[in-house]
Amino acid sequence: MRLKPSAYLILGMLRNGVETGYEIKRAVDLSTRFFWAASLAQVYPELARLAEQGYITGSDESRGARPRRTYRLTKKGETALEEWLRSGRMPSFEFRDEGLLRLFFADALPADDVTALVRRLREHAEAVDRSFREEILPLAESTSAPGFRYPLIAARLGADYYAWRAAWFAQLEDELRAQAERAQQD
Amino acid sequence: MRLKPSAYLILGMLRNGVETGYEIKRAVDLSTRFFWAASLAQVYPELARLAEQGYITGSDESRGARPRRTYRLTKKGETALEEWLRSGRMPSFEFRDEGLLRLFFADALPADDVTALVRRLREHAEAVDRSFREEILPLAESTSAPGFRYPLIAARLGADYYAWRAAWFAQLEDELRAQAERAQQD
DNA sequence: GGAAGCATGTAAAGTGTTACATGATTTT
DNA sequence: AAAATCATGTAACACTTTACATGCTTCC
Repeated sequence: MRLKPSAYLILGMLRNGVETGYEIKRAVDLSTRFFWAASLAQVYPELARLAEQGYITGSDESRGARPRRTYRLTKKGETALEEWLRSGRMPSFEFRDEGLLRLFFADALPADDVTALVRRLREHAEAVDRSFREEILPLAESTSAPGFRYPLIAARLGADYYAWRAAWFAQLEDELRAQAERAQQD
Repeated sequence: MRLKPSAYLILGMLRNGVETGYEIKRAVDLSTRFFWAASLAQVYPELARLAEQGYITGSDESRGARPRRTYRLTKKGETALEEWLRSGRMPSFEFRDEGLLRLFFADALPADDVTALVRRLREHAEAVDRSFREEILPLAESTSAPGFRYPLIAARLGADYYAWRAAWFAQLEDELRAQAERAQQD
């Protein structure tokens, strides 16, 4: 792989018609954030590198004192994006979930505190699920069109995941509650 | 938060009776890896830092030329671990999934290549699911005991997640196939 | 007139991975 | 005798985040 995934994220966004660094960051926050985030301090240097290496071309579109620099894919950039998408290479996968790490070590806590921990995990999953249904999915639906179907599909996967996760924790809560009641009867 | 999550991972492993850096790395690879990984080059310096700050104590248990350094939680370390577990602070959550990123940009590919991409995603989820059911879950079940129940619960969540994910991609494959057939009839 | 949003970038600090380096012990 | 596993650690590199720094434009 010539480029890192964050570089392909930028190439992909440019292919989808997003033009400036600032807009890329905004688009990421409204779409790929849940499986691939990026900060401005990543986007701007990466745009410069990609331009230097010929994957994209930039042009200055400042209006007066208001700076604005737009970018477009070159043929080389388009090819690189498609090769990456087609590549059989195992895609990288990284998951860091501090909430699950706490659950893993929850034996160190008394039962009441575990209940509270699991409740917080469920509530958080529910909140993210809501933000998907209220913000991200409607936006993805409104921008979906022939030739732009997969952003919506990815958004649905995210929404379904958080709904699934919330349900999983809710069931764990039920089991813990049932156990606590049994323990009290004894 | 005084310590970073990786430090709490180490405190938690020590609390669970794991004694050396090498063993911590092995335990992580067999249990928390799927929601929190760690490398040896992280574990050894972190053990040294935690010892320096009084969260743990180390003692040399080398036998002859074979080095071995074991660690135990101090009272301070135990308190820190429990405070972290009880803390209401929003747990960090990071997810980087190159496969989903490719799916997001799949509009750049012809239909056949998209099918292949989704198939690979499903097959990968199935492979991880299998490794859970064949290795991680049985191990978690065999080491589960009163006072050590949550590692098994976390392993179940991981296994259920990959099964869910595999099913999600399988359904997407069906939908894509159905669409392709409809398109051919026209 | 002030707040929110548009727009670009840099610097420092933190975090993590891969590769390197070494050697003993146990299993096959 | 070789291979796998136990066991510790360092150095160089890669990557990311947070904070800093600046100023215009549009909306209320």
